[in-house]
Amino acid sequence: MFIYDSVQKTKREFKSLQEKKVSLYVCGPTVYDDAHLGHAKSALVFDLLTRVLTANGYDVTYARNITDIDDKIIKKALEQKKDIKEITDFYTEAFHKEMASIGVERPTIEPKATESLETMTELIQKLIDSNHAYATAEGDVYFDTASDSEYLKLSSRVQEEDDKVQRVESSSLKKNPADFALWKSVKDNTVTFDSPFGKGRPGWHLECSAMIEKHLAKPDAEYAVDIHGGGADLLFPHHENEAAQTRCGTNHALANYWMHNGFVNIDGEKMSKSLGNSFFLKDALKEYDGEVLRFYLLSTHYRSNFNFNTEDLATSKKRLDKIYRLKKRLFGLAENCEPTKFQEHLLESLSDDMNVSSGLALIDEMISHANEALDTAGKHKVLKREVISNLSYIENILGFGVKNAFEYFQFGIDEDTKSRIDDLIVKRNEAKKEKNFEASDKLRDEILAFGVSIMDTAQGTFWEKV
RNA sequence: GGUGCCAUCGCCAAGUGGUAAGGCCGCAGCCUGCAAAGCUGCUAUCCCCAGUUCAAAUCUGGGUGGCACCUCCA
Repeated sequence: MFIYDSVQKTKREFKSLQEKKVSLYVCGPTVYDDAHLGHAKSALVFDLLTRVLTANGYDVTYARNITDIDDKIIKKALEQKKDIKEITDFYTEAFHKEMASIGVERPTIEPKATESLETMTELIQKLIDSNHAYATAEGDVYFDTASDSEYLKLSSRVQEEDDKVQRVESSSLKKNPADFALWKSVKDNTVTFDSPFGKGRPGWHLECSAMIEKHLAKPDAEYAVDIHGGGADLLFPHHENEAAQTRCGTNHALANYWMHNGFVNIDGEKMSKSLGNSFFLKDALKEYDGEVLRFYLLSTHYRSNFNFNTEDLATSKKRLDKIYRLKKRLFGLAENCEPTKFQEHLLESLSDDMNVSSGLALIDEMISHANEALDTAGKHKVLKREVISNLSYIENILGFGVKNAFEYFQFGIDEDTKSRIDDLIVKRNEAKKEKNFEASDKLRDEILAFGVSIMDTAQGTFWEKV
């Protein structure tokens, strides 16, 4: 298996720290608002990584945090006059629900910041004791970036000259402008936590380092985790700072491999609150089947920036439709458990830094071959079972085609409409039987008016939402 | 300004030295009462210039054009 390491900027063969075991940590959401397509992309990428690692025989421990301490959460709580926990619980639950609808499985561990305060303060204390952090007169604790010779190496950055100028202007008590907060003193009565350094709140970067130590790190290993992942924007400063904290506060480096997924843009523009073009997952799910979104968001390489637009989404749907149509053709048959060459090749593609694109090419070719064979040798049982086994493999490793094929094609059509369509199909078939094609074509037009297409097959007449 | 990434058929998109995967769209055909679905066939020399090499989309240099990060952000 190969993974592109975004810190070393090269594709590396994956070797786990422990035999056949992988620890994976991914930066999760700050639960103060609805998840947008970018959250979905990141969750999907690492969901797929977990599946591919598992298919390669690894036992994966996947941790993704929930950041439930944050200024933005507090701000929202004050605005809405609600309790912090009410806000975080609401968005955490929404996150889980929406992720489930695009086929993202729950991580092995989902640590919350509020449940890891002790680990965080312990880590701060270690950093203070080893002279990598200092407390100011105001009660804040900062990481001393000058004390870490490795600082900025992770993100290949150079210390900027004007940083030193800013120091004069800054009213902060930081020794160095690059120093970042580990603990922020809070004087008011909003939300504070007790610590040996006084009342306050932990710094954002600290959270991840602490969670990794608590849940994943093996004391004697060279690295705390095998793989650390997150969005491309997290490399600096978040991951840089995380790495510094762990490096200086423990006896190991943070991660052996770093993976960063590319960004989701909307119609060529960056998605952001200020531009007002955030695309929330919950809104997308009203219009599109979750699996179509999954297919679309995963169809491009995870490292590339992704340009979301409805035309390409429609193309992805057509591609996913083909999987489901084949599934319909084989409805009700059992699978053969023998692994096929196709499955071997698919895993090979996905194991090469998750090359989904070439995997999809294999899938499309497999579908074509299967349809061709079914057209010419429809009663070939061994072949059918092999194809079903292939489809089942795709379901497991990519999460494509997991639904009932008939229900998939009926997304967004209510029960009443369904029965009306079915009635019309019965009437149309009667007309066809009597060779009254004028009547049958008229009935077909009525059916098409519901926004569906119909197809006559050997198994009967089926309809699909267009 | 600093750092880094990218540029492949109308559109989406693989491919990092050996002579351009796949999908969508389009065209032709098979199938069909007609359709739809399915199948078959057809469609690019890889932004520009120069260089390295027996051989380059793939390496090097220079241009042009996009984009990202440097601030909370997946």
